[in-house]
Amino acid sequence: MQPLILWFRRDLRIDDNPMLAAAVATGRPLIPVFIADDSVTGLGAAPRWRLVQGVAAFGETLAEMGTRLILRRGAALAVLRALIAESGAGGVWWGRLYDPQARERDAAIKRALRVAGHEARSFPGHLLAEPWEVQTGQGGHYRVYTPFWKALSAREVPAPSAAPASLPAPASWPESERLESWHLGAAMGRGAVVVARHARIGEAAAQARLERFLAGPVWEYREARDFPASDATSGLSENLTYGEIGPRRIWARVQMALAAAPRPPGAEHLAKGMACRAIDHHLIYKTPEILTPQRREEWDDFPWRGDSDEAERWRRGLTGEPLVDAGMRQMYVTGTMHNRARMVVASYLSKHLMTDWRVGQKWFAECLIDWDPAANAMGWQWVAGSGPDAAPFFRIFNPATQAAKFDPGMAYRHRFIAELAPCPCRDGLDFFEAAPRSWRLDPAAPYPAPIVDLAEGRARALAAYQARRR
DNA sequence: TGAAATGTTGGGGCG
DNA sequence: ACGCCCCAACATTTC
Repeated sequence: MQPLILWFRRDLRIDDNPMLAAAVATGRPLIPVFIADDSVTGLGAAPRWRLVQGVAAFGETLAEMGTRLILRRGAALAVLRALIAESGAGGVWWGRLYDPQARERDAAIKRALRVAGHEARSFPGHLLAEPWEVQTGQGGHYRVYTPFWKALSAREVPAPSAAPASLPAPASWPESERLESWHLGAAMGRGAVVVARHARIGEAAAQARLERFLAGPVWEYREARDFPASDATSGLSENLTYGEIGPRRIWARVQMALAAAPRPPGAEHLAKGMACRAIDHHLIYKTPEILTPQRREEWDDFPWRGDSDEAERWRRGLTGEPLVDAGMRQMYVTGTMHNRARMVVASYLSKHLMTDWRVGQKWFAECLIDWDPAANAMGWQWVAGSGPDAAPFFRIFNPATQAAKFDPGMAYRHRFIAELAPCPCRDGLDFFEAAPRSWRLDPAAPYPAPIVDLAEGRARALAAYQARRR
């Protein structure tokens, strides 16, 4: 029997992996592969570093099962052709991705392999449902969350497959490169050590995280999830990004929780969060132009600002607006940011600083270890007011009001802004540890005054919005 | 998943 | 007892 190449990308797991389950069922020898192509080397510093950690963990998991993860660097098609030639494999299987770049690459690879007489198959598994499976009554796709949620919950989400106990190995293994030789984490600089303390890497860690959430935080998730100082969120976005846990496994586990008595009130909200992730990916699939500037024709005459000194202050957590700076520093120190803070910092950049959301998106792509093009494009456009299902432009978050409402005890601000804390904690000081020396930060320096007056910034944004409408 | 301005209501102090 | 004013609390409108 000819071996089969399993090309792993964003599905670094053995549980709930439809491609892997189907491959094991064939009984053919399997050659698991990870390829560092442009889509990997082109990632921002933090997500690239995090992906490498995930690949290393997945390689260990496979090694424990008595098999291997073959590592190669180069253009994906060329690498796959070389592997087929070296191993005599009959074809390549992979799990689907839905952003335009990945689709274009994968479609070309599928064509090229098939023309050459090789098998090329793609599988679901990254989403709760495929984009073409959830349709409106008219046969179109949903643009707005609420009707999508109704349609999705009415569907039967496929049951997750169990992790295979072992993988049939080929008679001989192709050569593998060494992960360390790629140096893909180098750009993280001093931040790597700091962020590493917060990351939860690999499939086992992801499952432990889900169980921890369902054992405790899910009971107060509904009330506490809006408070960035509380530890009430699942933290699973990081693992979902790299496929270290499958959405169908989470869905099944949530259904179990919902069927239990007493029923944890937060379980449905976790399910809603999963649906949110699904519609983001579906929209990117159905309308990839959302990701391109042309989408915003109607905003072309809006006086968006490009990059600026103020935007740089925003990136460095030095706007003088404590909740904004706390969010930006949390991202730099932990690689993630609480969702409430994401909305506040995004609103501040695009409204108070009137800056094009792509400036912010670019920095998020650099810093977030749960960086995901679909979720971030939708999130930024929701805040900026463009895109489908967007918040109206005049919905402007006031960072001070938001802080009073959602961080009343100042615990979040004190945790991440050492200058403001009565007794600076490690996370707050770590920001100074992780930041580049070229920023010349000093924890002993006084906390900066606000770079814009909140009332003035709001008025300026509203005035520009009014002018545009005329 | 907003905030601020404006409108309405009702209780209490006071002459 | 009554009208008046003030103001907080809540509701509605507007951006």
